[in-house]
Amino acid sequence: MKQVTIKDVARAAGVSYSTVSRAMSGSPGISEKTRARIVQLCEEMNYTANAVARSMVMKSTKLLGLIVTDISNPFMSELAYYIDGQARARGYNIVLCNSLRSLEQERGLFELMISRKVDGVILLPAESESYSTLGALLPRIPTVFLGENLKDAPESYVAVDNYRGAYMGVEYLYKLGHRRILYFGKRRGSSTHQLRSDGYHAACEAYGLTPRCLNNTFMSTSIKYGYQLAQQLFAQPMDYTAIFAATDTNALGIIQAAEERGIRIPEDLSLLGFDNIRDGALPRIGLTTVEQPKKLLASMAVDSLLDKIENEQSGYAHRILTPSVVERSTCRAIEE
Amino acid sequence: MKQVTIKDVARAAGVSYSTVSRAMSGSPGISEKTRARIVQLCEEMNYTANAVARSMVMKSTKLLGLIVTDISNPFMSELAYYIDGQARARGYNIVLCNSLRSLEQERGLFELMISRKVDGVILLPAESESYSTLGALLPRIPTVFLGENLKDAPESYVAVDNYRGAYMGVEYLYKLGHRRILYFGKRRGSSTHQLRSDGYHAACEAYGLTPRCLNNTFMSTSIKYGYQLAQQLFAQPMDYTAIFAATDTNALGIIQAAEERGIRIPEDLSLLGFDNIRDGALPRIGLTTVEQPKKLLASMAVDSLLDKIENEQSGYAHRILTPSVVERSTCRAIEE
DNA sequence: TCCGTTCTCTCAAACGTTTCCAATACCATT
DNA sequence: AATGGTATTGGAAACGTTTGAGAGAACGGA
Repeated sequence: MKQVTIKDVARAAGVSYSTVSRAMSGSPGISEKTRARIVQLCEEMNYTANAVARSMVMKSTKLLGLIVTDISNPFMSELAYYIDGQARARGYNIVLCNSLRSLEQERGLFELMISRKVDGVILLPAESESYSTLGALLPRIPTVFLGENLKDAPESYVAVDNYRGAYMGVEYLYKLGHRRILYFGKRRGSSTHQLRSDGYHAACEAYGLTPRCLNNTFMSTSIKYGYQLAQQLFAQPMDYTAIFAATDTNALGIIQAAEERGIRIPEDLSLLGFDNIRDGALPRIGLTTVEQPKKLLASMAVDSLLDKIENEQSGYAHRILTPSVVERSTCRAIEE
Repeated sequence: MKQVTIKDVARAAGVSYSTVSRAMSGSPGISEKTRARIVQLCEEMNYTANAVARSMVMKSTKLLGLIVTDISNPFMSELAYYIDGQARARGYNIVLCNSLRSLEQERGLFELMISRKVDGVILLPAESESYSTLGALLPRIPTVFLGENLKDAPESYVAVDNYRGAYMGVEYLYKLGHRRILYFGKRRGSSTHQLRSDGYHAACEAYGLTPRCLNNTFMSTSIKYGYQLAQQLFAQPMDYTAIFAATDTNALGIIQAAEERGIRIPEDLSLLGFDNIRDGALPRIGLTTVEQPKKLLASMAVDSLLDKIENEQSGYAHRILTPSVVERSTCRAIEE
């Protein structure tokens, strides 16, 4: 495991180490003959430049921090997949961390990233509060928030238009004939969920529907939570024809509870999700949902961040993408 | 974004920078009084040591490379989740890459890791050939293979006993009364799949069953592939009562094809998977499967790697865990 | 008062690159 | 043969930290 350094190569080639450096990096001012000779020699000696030393002098690690709440969540792992692809295409690598949805952890990880001198960080925030928790740390490293709408905050973020997505969802159900639509699972402390809920209410108003909302203080986006909440819900008479779930994972929990109660989807109840996680496309599930364009989201986040880094802009940009409804088999047309 | 260095702090504190270093790192040979004063000052000045510079002199980055074929695959993202947890508990971070199941990419990434000077790498290999492709690179950095059985190869790996898992799977089905069990989806070029297939054959022999195997050259572990292959399969008469799928993702594809054909699972056909990916536990799916203990797998991989790194052992270790069957609802008892 | 000891702190080297600037070699032109 | 110009190479500083060796101060005992 002994490290072969540029000096070893220089000595073997009988040149100075600046020459070797030039040969490897493809900079001009070196004859083709020596370059070829040195490159050849490097291969023989198994020399690869030490990226740490390079980072030191270049003041750039070519590393991007990626802080997610939970990489095993399908929405995030899919995002991570695309982020890695885009980052690598542009010469960067990803250092990945899970914040476990804890603001404290998140802050710690953010500091860690600063001290590791990654060139920038992409953050899938634990909560909308993340923005304020991180406060003073933010100016110390280029950052883009991903997924969460930060409204007018002076920080870059890339997110889907959650308000509009929810609006479109209601619209979609309305056109199928639904007039009594229950919104399921508004989560506190998340601007994403606030906006979705707002969009739902706005659409209801626009279409003359009376909104009905299943709020809850300690909402979580897990399948389990959706299941538990749905159990309670189904214990009461069903005075709605469709449920609009705040997230796909919640919707999955609803499916399970419905299954157990003998409520058939979509025959007895239409169900619409939000996110379009991959699991929703699974056989036997076929969840109709509002899609977040994950590949686009990911590559815009990377591009946005690299812009900031490479052009040393200190400004910020808000990029908001338009969602769309993807139809599968959990919603059906009805006549009331 | 201007970097605060140790010199700035030293100047402000009126001490040399070695003193600051010692104060921060908690080394002895410094009075409590000055230490407290300096630590305080560091906070005020927002000083955090530059990890790159530290890596340079310490000859350790406290970074672990994690090369997976596809982080969006639920099996791998779950593994990654646990790996990050364990690594961070021991003071390391993860740099994540997707090899896209290409040996060439994988090799490139491995070289990248070497040049990045990560302290070690955990590799979920693209193929069992990975071991030989990487060949000369392997001695240059501590590595542990995860998931794939490398038999007697002189390299560390952590994997489940795939042979035994498959054997147990057959045993399980046998005890439910199944006598005609089809093995679905043996993949070439993967020792994991070879072993599973071997285990299946051995168990058939032991229980006096005639093995029936759906081999195929260009097998992929995706849902889509399982679906396509199952479509072909179901076009022919069904002369088996259970399918043992090589992976859960394949099983998911089978479910979809069965659904479309009107084949009910488990009433008409029992289905057993392998891996216990999280999706299998979803409502309406409830896949019975052979479980790989992912959390354990992950933490053993990390521990094994760190052992190697921190004790500078050049040896290798093979750790093989025992799988178990997790029962859900895709298999049922029959009488033939 | 002086010396030895202990405690605290400073100095400087080292880690492996990149790059600016200076120096040399080479070539063609006069 | 001398000169000028250009193409190539070498030297050295710089990046920010850790750490071993050594310097200086404080202190107690003789």
